[in-house]
Amino acid sequence: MQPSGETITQDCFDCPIRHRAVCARCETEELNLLEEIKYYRSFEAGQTVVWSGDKMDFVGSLVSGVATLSQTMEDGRTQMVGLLLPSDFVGRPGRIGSPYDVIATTDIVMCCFRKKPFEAMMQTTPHVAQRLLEMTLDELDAAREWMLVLGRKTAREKIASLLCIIGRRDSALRMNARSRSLAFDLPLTREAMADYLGLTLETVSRQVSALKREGVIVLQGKRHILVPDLDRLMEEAGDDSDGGLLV
Amino acid sequence: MQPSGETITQDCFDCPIRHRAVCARCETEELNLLEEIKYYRSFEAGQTVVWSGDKMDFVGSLVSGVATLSQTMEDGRTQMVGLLLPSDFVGRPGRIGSPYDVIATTDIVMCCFRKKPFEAMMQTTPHVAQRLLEMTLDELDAAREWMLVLGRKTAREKIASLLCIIGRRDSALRMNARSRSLAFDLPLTREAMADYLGLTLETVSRQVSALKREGVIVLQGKRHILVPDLDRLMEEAGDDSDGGLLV
DNA sequence: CGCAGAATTGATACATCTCAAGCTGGGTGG
DNA sequence: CCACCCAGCTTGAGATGTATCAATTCTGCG
Repeated sequence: MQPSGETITQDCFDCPIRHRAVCARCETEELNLLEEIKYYRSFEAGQTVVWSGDKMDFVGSLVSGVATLSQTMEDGRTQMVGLLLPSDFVGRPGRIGSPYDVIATTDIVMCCFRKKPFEAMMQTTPHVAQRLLEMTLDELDAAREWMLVLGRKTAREKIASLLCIIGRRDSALRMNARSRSLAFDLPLTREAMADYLGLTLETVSRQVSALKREGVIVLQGKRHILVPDLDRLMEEAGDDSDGGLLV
Repeated sequence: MQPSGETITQDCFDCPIRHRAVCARCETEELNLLEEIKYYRSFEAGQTVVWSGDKMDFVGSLVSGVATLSQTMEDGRTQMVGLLLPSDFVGRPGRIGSPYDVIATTDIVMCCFRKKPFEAMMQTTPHVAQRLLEMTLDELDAAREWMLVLGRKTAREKIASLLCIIGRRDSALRMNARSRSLAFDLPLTREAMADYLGLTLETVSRQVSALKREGVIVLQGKRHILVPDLDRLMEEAGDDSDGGLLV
């Protein structure tokens, strides 16, 4: 089943992810080249953007919404291996198919580049390749942090860690000053959270309830989270308080 | 405590990792540039190459031996997040410190590049940057595979998966024809295996014993592994039989 | 209103951890 | 050359955290 993405258009110069995506370092000249090979596609919440093993004839950036990368074993066990937020890159230059399912968890818009010409640009315009390397290294760091979560943290710490990660990325995206408190919408169902954390959805539900009961978080509806004290949450996540930022 | 690496020298042209490391794509000209900024260091089994948080004034390639990247929580829980085999790259251009401990698990030799000049080369010689991007993308894929192992596999599947990974990389390195059987040395202690897999060393020991008892593997001593039937082992690992190779 | 997907809650099962005791093999010093 | 030592490993018994199975209860929406 092919996803039925709709086509829309937009100018790179007032693109909301202009300064964070793979095109972040591009000059006017290079942006013009990108404009020629790009097209937009939208997907609805729940739609599969690419199936694991399928041919992918594009790479691209997530412009808005949230998507996930996940792997499924033959017996159905699923592990999320990537959480794609606006500005994140999808696909790998030089590779034919996707080893993962890419699924929209909210309505999303993607800025796609035709693969062949994009790969050609990788050779000729260093700014694209440089930025992609930088982003890939960041993703690798995030994956390694995630591995610590999966391998060594308790269910409660896992939930707290996930809330920290989403909250941090959300406030970075909106360029909020960092304050002690924090509020954001959870873009994931309990099941998706479970797939992120290597838990069952029941365990996720129980631990979220526990954090709520103890006042670490406040729920407004099922999905809107309010964190009155971010340090408290980070303590629950088992992280060092400094956040370990080394540039 | 600074590691007391000894200095040795070698010519790039008969370097054992010449065709797989970050320098793989370099021409003679570029290799000469690299030769100027490189130096070798050796570390003994058990030595810490870099401490988490410490300044790193080099990046480099692992020439021989095995090293690990790991993260430790305040209470001592440890998760390995990288297993470094010959030709793997250590360090991140543009970053001052290491967020991970780098530890030699066997005697190792590293080919180090002074960071500043290496970063300069990244800008000027596209072949280095291209190869590094390729290697980083491969590592990201490996990390994602590993996340599935950590999040969703049983202890027995974890052990089988680890044996597959080490066996596969070992035979790739020695360019063996792929046969049904396989033999290799485990470069990791039971504890290191536990840190890799998010288990305790006791559980590792029990599962290794179980696989041995059932004839999936044959142990010669504690560390030498013989896999009579690789397909059988991959079945135990819960992987698809094809190995999921998508280039 | 009433349905369906999402989430919560409860009771029980089970895999892995924890704590504890012993084993093994290679190196060392007497 | 042997006895000892010790890190690495194995094995056992019991504790515990999370999964599993099974009901309800929310919540948004046609």
